[in-house]
Amino acid sequence: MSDATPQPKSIDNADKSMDDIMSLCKRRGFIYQASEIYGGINGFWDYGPLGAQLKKNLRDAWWEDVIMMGCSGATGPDGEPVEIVPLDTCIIQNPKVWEASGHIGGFNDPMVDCRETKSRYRADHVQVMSQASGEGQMYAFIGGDDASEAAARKKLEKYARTELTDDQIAVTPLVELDLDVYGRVVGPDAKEAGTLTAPRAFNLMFPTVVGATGDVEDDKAYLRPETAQGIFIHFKNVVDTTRVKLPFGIANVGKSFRNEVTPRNFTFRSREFEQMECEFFCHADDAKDWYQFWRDSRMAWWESIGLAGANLRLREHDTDELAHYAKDGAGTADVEYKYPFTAPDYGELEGIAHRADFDLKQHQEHSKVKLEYFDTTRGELAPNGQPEGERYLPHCIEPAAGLDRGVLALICEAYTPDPDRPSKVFMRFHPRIAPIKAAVFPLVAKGGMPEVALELHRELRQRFGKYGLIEYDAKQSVGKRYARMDEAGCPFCFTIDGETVEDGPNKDTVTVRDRDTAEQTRMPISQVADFLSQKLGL
RNA sequence: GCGGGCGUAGCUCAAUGGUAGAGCGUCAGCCUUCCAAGCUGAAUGUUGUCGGUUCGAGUCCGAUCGCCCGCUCCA
Repeated sequence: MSDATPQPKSIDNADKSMDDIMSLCKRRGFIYQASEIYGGINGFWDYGPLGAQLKKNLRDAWWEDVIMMGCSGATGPDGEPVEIVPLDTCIIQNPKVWEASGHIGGFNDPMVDCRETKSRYRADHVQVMSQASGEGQMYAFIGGDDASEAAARKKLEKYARTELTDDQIAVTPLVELDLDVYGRVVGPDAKEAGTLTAPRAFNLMFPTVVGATGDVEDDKAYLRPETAQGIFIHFKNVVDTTRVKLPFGIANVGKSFRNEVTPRNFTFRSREFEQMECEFFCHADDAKDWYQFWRDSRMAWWESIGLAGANLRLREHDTDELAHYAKDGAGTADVEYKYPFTAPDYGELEGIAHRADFDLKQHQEHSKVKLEYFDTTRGELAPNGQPEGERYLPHCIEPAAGLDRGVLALICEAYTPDPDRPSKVFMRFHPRIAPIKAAVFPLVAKGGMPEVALELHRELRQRFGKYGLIEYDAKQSVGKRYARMDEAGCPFCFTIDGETVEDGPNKDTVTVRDRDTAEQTRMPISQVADFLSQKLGL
């Protein structure tokens, strides 16, 4: 990682226009609307040349740091290096996987709409108050909301024309009422009865059909809504075949799909998106320490690639917003970014969840396959001095990052308006993730300069081309070329000028122009590659 | 899914119901020795799509698709 490039101060994203950012993304080929020439398709976005490379750089950085370097070479809370192994699992799995994980059964929350007030409620949150007899009008309210409940009681008493004791009142969950009673129910915020719709289920999983016969019911399968389950169901395989020992992690990068109720906010809530997930397994006694470790490590990692300052924060979930799998865990935290469209609020970038043994337990029950780990380092000491060992289901800490959300955050963070420069805006990508690593220009397209520039371009491309684009540009004026590179976020431009090719004190030197400061310095052409290597952190 | 706003060239936007335009960008040429300089020229549009009203629709009406905002939701 480069420590040579000073990280300029982060600009508050509340001052950036998302429309302008989206416009630049299109103009410079970062992000296009999917299927654009056919009118687009709601919730899908494609990456243009610069976006594709930017996304790859972020994915590679995660893969290298989290997996290959074991959390950037950190020492875990156990004092040992962190061990992570990669995995690459299918988007389509046996549908039973999603029954076990809970994605098919309990998590498509049914919703009810109120035709009168246009409000929408989670059906399982709505309670219905009636007279104990169950006769007459009934009044819905939001369970747990005292004001809403008091209002319902007041309305019911007015309807009954008398004060009612608790015994004279019945409260029933809406979902347990017969549909033919709905006509007598007054919505929580409504005046008339019968305005609530029947509860409607939202299944967020994409159904698909496996097999050429296309039998929708018999051969129904799903595109995965998260990569995590592919990891859990291979936990035993990885333990049995790779000599890993607890604690260790398994990581998977790949596409996931969710039929979001409302795709919104550019690529933030896409229906097809890419996740970078790690399931880190450890003994239950150590889970809390590992949870803290991953929380802090992941926050530091995002800072290391250019997200920093007030636009980034780490937030612990309140207990009442914990997901189904995290109820028994030590907690859930989100790394959140202040996107321009959420500002002054923040939106999720990565979640770090203590899932306890929820998933392994579920898969063990549903598959009838023992997924326990035999830990030879634990248990009572046997007479021979060796631990007897302990058999248990490991607990799991899950740092799960959204790759597309990461790209979006990097773009928003990099976007830097600057009225003083010709481009009026530049993209201040961290050199490590910048899609264009360097550009080489002849100051003017004559006098032997293009030849020297092309030679330098060849050299740099050969050495750095695998990390990103190395551009050559001789068109128009050098000012335009600098401006173009500013908008694309290229950190360094090398220019061959008259002094490079003429005899004199500066023969064989070039100027390097720094994107962030627009300052130029002169260096021998022979040192350019090493300079770039150091700046890119290679 | 509901409500509101919007949809014209790559981008930003004009065009009273009457011939679809400008700026910027892009490309070509000239010029140019360090920040979108200048000159000349060029390409790019079924005005998101479909239908209707009209002698005539970018403009009015309807539907549809997409984007933005609010509500709602978010494993």
